[in-house]
Amino acid sequence: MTISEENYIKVIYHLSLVSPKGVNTNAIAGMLDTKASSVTDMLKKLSDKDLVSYQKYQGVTLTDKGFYSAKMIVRKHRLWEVFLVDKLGFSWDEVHEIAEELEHIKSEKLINKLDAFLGFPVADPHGDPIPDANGVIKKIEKQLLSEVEINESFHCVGVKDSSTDFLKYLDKQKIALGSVVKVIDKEDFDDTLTVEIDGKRLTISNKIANNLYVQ
Amino acid sequence: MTISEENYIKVIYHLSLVSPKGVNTNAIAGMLDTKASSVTDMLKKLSDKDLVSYQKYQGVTLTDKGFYSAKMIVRKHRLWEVFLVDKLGFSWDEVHEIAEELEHIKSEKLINKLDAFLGFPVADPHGDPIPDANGVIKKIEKQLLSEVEINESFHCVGVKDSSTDFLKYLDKQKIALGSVVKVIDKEDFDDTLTVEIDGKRLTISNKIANNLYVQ
DNA sequence: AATTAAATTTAGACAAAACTAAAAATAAAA
DNA sequence: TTTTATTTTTAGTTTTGTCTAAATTTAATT
Repeated sequence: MTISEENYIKVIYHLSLVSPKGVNTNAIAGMLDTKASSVTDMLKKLSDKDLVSYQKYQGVTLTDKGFYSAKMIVRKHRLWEVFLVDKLGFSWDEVHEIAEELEHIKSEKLINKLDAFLGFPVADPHGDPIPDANGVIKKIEKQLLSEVEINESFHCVGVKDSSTDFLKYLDKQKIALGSVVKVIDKEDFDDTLTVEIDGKRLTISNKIANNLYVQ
Repeated sequence: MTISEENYIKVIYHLSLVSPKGVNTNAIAGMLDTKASSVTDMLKKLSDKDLVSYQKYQGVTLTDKGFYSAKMIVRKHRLWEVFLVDKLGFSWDEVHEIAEELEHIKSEKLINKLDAFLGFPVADPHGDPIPDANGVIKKIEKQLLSEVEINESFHCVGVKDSSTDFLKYLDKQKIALGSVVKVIDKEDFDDTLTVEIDGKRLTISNKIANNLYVQ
């Protein structure tokens, strides 16, 4: 697989988690910052290679082979992110771009040795699960902070949005994965939350709570 | 720079250490397993980018800019090799191929953090020097085992040939970087050496001695 | 059901990096 | 110094992945 093919497969994978019946050409084009016509061309190629099943105008889904390939790319991406944060000291908002390059390094032996070196982590620095060497993903139980009952305590386990802006906001508020959050109150009018994080009181908008996973 | 451009620059760098007056088109083609005509095309492009100075039929040399770029690529290659051997437990004959891919990862911050993580090594697993963040290469004093006086002791510090065959031979004989070699005798007829390595007697051909650096 | 709008595909073109085959320049040999 | 051999370059194609513009199909609206 070329780097370009891998990027298409990965994007189709992520989109198909949201729309499992079939991924639209335009959606793929949007994610890859390219044109719909380019996507059509590539879908034909991926179909010839039996990585996707594709019928004109009907959207596209991954074949078993494509699904497995996608999970291996995601595995590499997330393992490298763990490496960058845990071993090299990058912050969680810096690692995505670099992992986008590292995920295309080919050696399977490399990635399995890296996995062992990192202690077989189950989640990346944003709380997203890491497929194991067979492509099995251990489901992480989690709820959005916006949807939990009040007067209960949780651990932060992941972010839904991993944009720099959101991650930097969390840094500023000293909210990290593992932080303990107790939901004190919820405003009826706009769902603003009053929470206690590691013992400190904080007011949190619904938009924030809607992008933070807890357990 | 594209990956292809980086590969050309790297090869020109290595060849220009041997022929500093100018590197031949055919030599480059041989190293990159490509055709002379492809090399000519690329040399024009690299010349336009001021990475090489090139005049038709006269061979090519690196500009200052090209020389610096080459050293940064070599730096990345060798640091990744150290990572693979020291941290992931690869053997020294397995790392070249993987490092050929890793050397093209772009982030400068990444490579400097990796350098620090590895403890600022000065040589890669084959004893080749690692350029520092400014491109400065600390010269490693070394001689070929084939050229030293007899009845003296040395440390193995590097290999000239890093082919799998040679490295596996050294592994089999339990010769590693750091091993202590005492030259006992040299056969006049074919320059075969009798040596003592870490206390053990061994007979070594001139071809072997000619590819092992000691200090 | 007909029309309009949106999404998707086709057709044709382009840039990068490679190739083949032929031409030109340089180096080596008679 | 010619002639021959080698090296290098040019000219013209090919492949991959992209693009624009036009055509087609599907979806939405009147």
